[in-house]
Amino acid sequence: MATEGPAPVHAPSMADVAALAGVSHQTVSRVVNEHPSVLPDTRERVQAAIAALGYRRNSAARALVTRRSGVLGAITIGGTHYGPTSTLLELEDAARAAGFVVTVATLRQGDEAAVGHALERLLEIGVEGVAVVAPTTQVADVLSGLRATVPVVLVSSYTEGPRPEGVHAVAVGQRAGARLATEHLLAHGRAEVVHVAGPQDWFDARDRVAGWRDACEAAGVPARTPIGAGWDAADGYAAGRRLLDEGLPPAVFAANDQLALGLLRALSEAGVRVPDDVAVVGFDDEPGAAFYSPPLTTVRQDFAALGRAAVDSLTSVLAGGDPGDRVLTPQLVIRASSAT
Amino acid sequence: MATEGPAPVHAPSMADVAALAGVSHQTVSRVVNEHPSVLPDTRERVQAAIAALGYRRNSAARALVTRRSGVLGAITIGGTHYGPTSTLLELEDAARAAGFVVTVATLRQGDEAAVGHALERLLEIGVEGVAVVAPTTQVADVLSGLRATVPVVLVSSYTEGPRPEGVHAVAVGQRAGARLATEHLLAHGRAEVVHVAGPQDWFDARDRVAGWRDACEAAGVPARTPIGAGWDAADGYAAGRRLLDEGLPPAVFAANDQLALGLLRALSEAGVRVPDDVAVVGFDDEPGAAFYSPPLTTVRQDFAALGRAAVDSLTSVLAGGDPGDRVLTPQLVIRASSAT
DNA sequence: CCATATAGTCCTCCAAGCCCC
DNA sequence: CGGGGCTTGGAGGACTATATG
Repeated sequence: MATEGPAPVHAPSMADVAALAGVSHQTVSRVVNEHPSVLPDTRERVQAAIAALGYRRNSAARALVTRRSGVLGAITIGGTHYGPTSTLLELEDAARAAGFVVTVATLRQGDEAAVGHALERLLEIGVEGVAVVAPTTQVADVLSGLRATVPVVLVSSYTEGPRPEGVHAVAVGQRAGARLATEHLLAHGRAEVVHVAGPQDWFDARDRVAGWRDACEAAGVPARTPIGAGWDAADGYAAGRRLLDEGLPPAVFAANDQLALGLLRALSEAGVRVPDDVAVVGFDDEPGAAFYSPPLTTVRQDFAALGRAAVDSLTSVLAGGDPGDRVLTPQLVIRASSAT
Repeated sequence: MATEGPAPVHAPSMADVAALAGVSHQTVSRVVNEHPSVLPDTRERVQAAIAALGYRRNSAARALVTRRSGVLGAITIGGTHYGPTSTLLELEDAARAAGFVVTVATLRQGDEAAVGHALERLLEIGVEGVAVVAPTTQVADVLSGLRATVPVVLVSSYTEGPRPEGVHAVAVGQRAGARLATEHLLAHGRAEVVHVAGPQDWFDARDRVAGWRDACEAAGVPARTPIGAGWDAADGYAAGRRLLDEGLPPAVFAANDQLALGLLRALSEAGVRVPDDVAVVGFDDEPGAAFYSPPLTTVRQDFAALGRAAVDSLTSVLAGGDPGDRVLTPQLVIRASSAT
């Protein structure tokens, strides 16, 4: 009981500000919300009181009455995959521009069934919309079962199966990107392109397979069964070892840059020259890709635009519209690994 | 006015559940909050009503009355730096385990003064604590000026200058890690170690310089002025070009793996053999580091532990304790780039 | 035109009430 | 008739929206 100084006071409320400024709390509300009907003089007095007290509006009370939290949720797959990570960061940026903050819920990899819990967690804190940056089939399946009460956007290609009610999608065209990469290799005289695929429960990985196959078929070249397992450099390395055993193709299209990195390593260890003996193309254009040995030809995705598209989709549903799906165009970045 | 079907009803409230279950709203609250004093029979009836209505408690109302939001804020520097990104993901994981969700606010790089706005945004939505994963001096300076009303933890080394009131820090020992790397090189017969430094407004970069210098001084070898500019592979490449001009040292310690990657590229282009002519060590142990050419010796940080430590720090302040600062131990991972 | 009162948002805490032994 | 387990009603909490001076 013998505490020193004044008791720690609560954060100031509108009523406190109103008292200090000699107005009603309603007038304070007007000032805070930039309502026009306040005399300049009154406004200034109120603002002075706000500054003096260090008043900060209480978002809980505000959310309670407006039924709007100003929060968007993002569900993302754990791990440091370049794509999802970048998308998340850009999403946050776009959300801020639209007046929202973003609350994230990550999924431990391999635990995609936890999407349900993650979504529940987000809904419970009152998010107004959810972006799912965890583009696996399991996630989409779970989502189909859940009739969310808020708009949900899938940040990923989603070209197969029935779209769950009220779920939209935005994506960078994975299939188009893969076709771009494969066509590039074929156009430069490579008679065959082997594909090192990503995990087939990711939509992106599936679409990259599809795009590669499109290009092979269009060119009338054989499409050997893709090899691959995960997204990591170690998987790419293993794929490289296997290709060395089974016979090297003139060109390889790896489903992402990390796979390409591991592949390059395996080839280098075996004394295989890139691009002379084998041309290699990746996907993502990771920060380091231009400095691999050799610098990697790859497919760049505009994650900033993707993030903006996701937020646009959500806000437009919130505004009562139907955004439809949006597919962005990827871009081929040519470097030494595929030079002729 | 001619809408079809029933008007879209509001989300069910406790009162609705109570009415359906034939109890008072208070009893519903008890059930939801797992209070013991509810008859099993009543509890089940209430739970059935909750399920039937799809009731979800309103976090705004809850936060309003409990004065607890269950939200932690994270301020992180934009861009896809491996360290901050991983830390953020792990932080989220640890926060969930502690019963919190995490709301992120990213900073556009070079706009560190925006920490103030970011913090303001987070405080306005009522976060209970803030983790700052954007370890630059500017950020720390701004933080010093702001007397935040909630606990703040700096996820970074913070070895210089006065600690702002109420701001704690958790970090992986950058200085120790750098010393480890440098000592490793010196112990394997390299007579000099040049340092390619990161941006000196990052605490981590500064500490890595300090650790490198420690080791040089302890071994009595000259410590040439570090070169470097940013964190990116392009900066490492530029540093490599410069070293090629000025004369190659027997060993280089790069402040992160991306710098090392660019450096390796520059050396490779010039026909310099690693580790025969020059040994190289990086920092971070990025996912691809084991597959660089050659595989990179580097310093690994335990980001999961770091994330947990940050959350621990926050929750312990929230519980009225004083967590003090915590420094985790980094680990040297030896690969071919430094083999003798 | 500007400012004030009053009602309503959904929940948790507190004090009191009921019932049954 | 008193006490513990279960339940209830009412009072905020900080704000916005809708009348009302």
